[in-house]
Amino acid sequence: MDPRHLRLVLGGGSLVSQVGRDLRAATEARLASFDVTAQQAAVLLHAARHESSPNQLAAQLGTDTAGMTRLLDRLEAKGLILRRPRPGDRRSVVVELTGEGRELVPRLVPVFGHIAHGLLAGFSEEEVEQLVALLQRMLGNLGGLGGPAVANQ
Amino acid sequence: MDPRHLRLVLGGGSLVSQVGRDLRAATEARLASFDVTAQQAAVLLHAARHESSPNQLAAQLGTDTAGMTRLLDRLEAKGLILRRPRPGDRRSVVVELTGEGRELVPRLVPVFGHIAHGLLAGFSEEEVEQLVALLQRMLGNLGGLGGPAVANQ
DNA sequence: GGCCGTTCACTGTCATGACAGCCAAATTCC
DNA sequence: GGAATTTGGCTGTCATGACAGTGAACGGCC
Repeated sequence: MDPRHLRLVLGGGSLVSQVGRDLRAATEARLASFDVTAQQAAVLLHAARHESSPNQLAAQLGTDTAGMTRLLDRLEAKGLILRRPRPGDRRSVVVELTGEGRELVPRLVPVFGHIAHGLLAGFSEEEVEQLVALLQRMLGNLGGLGGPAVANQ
Repeated sequence: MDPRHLRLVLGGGSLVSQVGRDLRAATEARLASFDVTAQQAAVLLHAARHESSPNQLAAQLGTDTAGMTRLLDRLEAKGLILRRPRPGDRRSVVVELTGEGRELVPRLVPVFGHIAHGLLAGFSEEEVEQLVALLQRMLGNLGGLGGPAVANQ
């Protein structure tokens, strides 16, 4: 096995995971003064744009509804969001920003812009496109890898 | 802000994080029958190649010594590794594979090979090189982003 | 010889993610 | 109409990561 390929998959030390972790760390450093984490900020941005259910937010954020429940718990404890019953479906809730939450959003947006700018410093438009395309192809490849897990031996 | 760039940085839903998570999930699915996680398997592979300290392993795996302490705790509980005192430095320990651990390693290696192969299915050598180069450039860019966090307002 | 800053592994705490399992409400199907 | 299935959010549990703080041990430096 080509060691360059191994570097791409070896657990949490893999190149992709590393970039993901450092990206999160850089974002949190910038968000620290607002007392929200990167995930929490992302939820606020999504929820501010569309009235959303925990289900939809979880899909957008790449987690499951269980994780979203606790994330929303923390945001609710901070007074940034609240859960309203959804008219027409008593199982579901609507995530709504409080006044404080709505005030915070416009201050979070430029942070993500800044991070994106810094992350892609020195990248041409073409390179960004290549990168996104390569990442999406890997994502597609991974779709078919999780399930079977047969013929291991 | 270009929405394509935002997709790259928006919290845990970012493209990079998503690939990292799915990669880990696919690896764990393949490793499930061995009763180790992706991180644990990666530690075993590293420790099998070089006699290592928790410190060195943490650096390789992209975590800190605190996380490594618990990871090693779990591997030790499974009987796959043990901690020996390091001759010449009573603060430090040497991570050593048990017989069971050493038997497991050769069965783990092909799993990572399989995952790497699946992840990069349809990628040319050139594309892999591009990908690695782009990821490393992002990693370099992130290095200068975390610290200051000034001029936020 | 001994003080002092550094290093090392470890513990405590918090935020994510993943999975399984639960209960209630909605939907399907007969 | 009513049973069976599905859906939606929630709780319990485990594995990571990140950070701060601790105590023992090392090393340099006076």
